[in-house]
Amino acid sequence: MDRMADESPPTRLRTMASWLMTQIAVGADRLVGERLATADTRRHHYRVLAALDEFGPSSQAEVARNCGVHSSDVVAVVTELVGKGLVDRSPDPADRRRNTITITAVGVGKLRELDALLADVQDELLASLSPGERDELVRLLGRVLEHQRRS
Amino acid sequence: MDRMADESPPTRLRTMASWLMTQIAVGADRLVGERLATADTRRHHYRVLAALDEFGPSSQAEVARNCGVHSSDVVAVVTELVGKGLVDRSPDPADRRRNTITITAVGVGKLRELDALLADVQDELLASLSPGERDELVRLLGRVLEHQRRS
DNA sequence: CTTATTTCAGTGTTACTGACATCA
DNA sequence: CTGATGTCAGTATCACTGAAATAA
Repeated sequence: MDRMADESPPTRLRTMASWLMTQIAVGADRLVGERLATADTRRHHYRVLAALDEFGPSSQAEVARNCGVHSSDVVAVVTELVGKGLVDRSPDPADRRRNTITITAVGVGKLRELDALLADVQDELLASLSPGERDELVRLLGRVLEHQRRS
Repeated sequence: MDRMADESPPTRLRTMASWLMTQIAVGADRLVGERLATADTRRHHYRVLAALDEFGPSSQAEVARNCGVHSSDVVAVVTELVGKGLVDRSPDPADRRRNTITITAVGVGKLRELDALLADVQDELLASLSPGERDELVRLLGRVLEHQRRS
């Protein structure tokens, strides 16, 4: 039994930013998914609620742009949120192609609950970093993401 | 038409480390996947080759542990790599349950090619950061991943 | 005519689960 | 018996593609 290096990926991967971020993202996604599941919610639901809370009533296409969920997936997510009474979907009288999606009071309450839940997740995720390092990490990641969006 | 904030996710997401990393990972994964595809390779192939190069001949279970690819997926990946002549699979005479996987000379050459290709990807990914910032980011991500692995 | 929106059906990748046979 | 290994079949999630209907 050579059982060496159980937790040591190859050196070239350990210093490769894309690999580090993918690995962390996998773990973070799992953690986020588990926590949201305890509140009977999935990632997409949170994103849509957050976009509606911040940008106000929007068409589904706007929701898609505002939260990064693919527009063909917004359909099903909104349908589910409507079923839970967290958002309203009503036809836009000014443009009959569109639906206007609005977050309900219940939806806002749910969003606050999820905010708290996800704040805990961030704390766990970044537990090994000092507050200053966390800010620095978020700052650097923000720059990387911004650059990525422009490419 | 409210078409505001086309590229501006909700504030709470913009400063949430888990969201930032997920978003970047999605883009990085796509870029890595595209580049590897130009060399007729997928992520898993690279990971397995890198693990074999660094840790030497290994059983499939060891490969799985060393590169983070699920052991039930290693089977197919190794089969494909064998088909391309990049690795050898031979039964371990000392333990007849096991196969010993060894990277071939051709496999090492392919790995060098992929290393160069992925180095380019990292440069593009982190183009907006200075060398010092890149090191800092990798350092912080390494700490986060290490903590995640211990949880 | 072209473009935007909504909707649906389906795809490809990744990570994973469960089951099973083999063997130490 | 137990535990590790290799194998296979199948699942869940996500981002996405393509196409169609409707309407600006």
